[in-house]
Amino acid sequence: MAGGSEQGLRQRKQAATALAIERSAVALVLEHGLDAVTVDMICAASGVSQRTFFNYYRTKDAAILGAAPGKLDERQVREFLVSDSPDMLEELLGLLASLVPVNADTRELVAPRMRIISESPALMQKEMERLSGVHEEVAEVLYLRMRRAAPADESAEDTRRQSALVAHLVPGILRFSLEQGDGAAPGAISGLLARALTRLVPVRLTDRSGTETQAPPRL
Amino acid sequence: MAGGSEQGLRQRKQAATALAIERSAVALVLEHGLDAVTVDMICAASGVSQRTFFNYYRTKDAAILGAAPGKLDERQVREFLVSDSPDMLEELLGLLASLVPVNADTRELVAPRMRIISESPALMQKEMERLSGVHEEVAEVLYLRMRRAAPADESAEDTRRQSALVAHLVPGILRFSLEQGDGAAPGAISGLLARALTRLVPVRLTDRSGTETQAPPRL
DNA sequence: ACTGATTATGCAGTAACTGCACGTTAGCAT
DNA sequence: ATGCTAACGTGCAGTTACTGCATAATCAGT
Repeated sequence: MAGGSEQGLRQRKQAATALAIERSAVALVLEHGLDAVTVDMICAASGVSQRTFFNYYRTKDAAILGAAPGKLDERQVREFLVSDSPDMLEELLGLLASLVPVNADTRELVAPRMRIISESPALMQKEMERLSGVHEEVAEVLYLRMRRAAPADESAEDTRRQSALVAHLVPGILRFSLEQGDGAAPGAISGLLARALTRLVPVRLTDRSGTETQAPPRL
Repeated sequence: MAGGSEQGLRQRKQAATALAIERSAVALVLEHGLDAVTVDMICAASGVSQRTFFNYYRTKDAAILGAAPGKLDERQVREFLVSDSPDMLEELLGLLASLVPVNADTRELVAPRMRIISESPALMQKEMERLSGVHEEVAEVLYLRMRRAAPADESAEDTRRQSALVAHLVPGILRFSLEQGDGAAPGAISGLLARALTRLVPVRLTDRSGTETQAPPRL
């Protein structure tokens, strides 16, 4: 298996079919809009039967959005875990960027897809849902990293809760950066978040050894 | 009684039908699970035709989830805007709690619904989507409040971005609190978030009482 | 009671998606 | 090359969510 096309006719044909389907799907949606495109249209345009379409993709949306995000990149995860950068969030977002599976064939589809997604609330929702597929993994990685840097008096359970909460925030952050048009400076988000949060919650940073007392929820 | 039944037969019948549909939907899903319940089953159980079902609810999910969240409560919004509480987040969450429309008839359905939602990822997603319907309103309210308390050197544009970002975080926070089982202390979330965020992003804090700067977690 | 406007319903149709059976083809051993 | 086998593509029938339209039932004001 030296090159790429040394994988047997079968696999090459499958790749070609998948690519044809995705290309047709993206092109058709770009032209007619999500709701006006039916699975039958995509099938006709890509030359496969409807049944085959559903053998390749479980839903119409899946074909439009392309291959589902897989696992986090192991190497990047390891880097993340040992990093000491104060800006954990930015590193986390970098980690998540590796989620969108891109290869030579599908590269051309990335940009149109982002246009489609950001213009269709329904698809945006679906994409967030897909991204949430790594929720558990993100939570776990966050936990490990936060645990390592945790104050001595912080219980593992509390660290667990914190990482879970942050993991829940991730889709929102991604969505925000998507909607802002990601032309914005990549590091800008963590700064923005820092500023916002210091005013949103009573950040009482006495020091790490003192137990953080919850500010009284007095009006 | 001058209460509710003085609205004419027509409206009373409609309310009864809607209630019957929602009750049947919730009961059936509780018994058989979301996927095993068809619209036809709900119709049979509530004694309406399928067409009528779809006259009342646009989708099957809508019937299960009940009336869609409306606008934020005006009075509470006004209170929120003038409040000086340091825990803005907690107040915000309180504001959002007013979103789920509850009246005497539907009160019994709230608890079962929460069980259903937290056990079904698909429905959880839909509920978040519904909650996101107030996204713009939340962003605007947040903006006004944050603008009021903004540092002198902060541009309106920056405040705008901050509030938008926080508004994007809201669904995640709600979801987190839902999944944790809301038995947890209601005020706990902002504390948790504060602790998590100080370690997630480089927070440079000039505390209001003193000048305490949080050193980023150097390991 | 009569009339006009709502509302409920039946029916036909569309579209996403699934299970099954059957034919075709790639991959491999002889 | 040839033939076998397992994987794959496809057609078809069926289910389910949902919509438009025409019609019948029903309420509200006169």
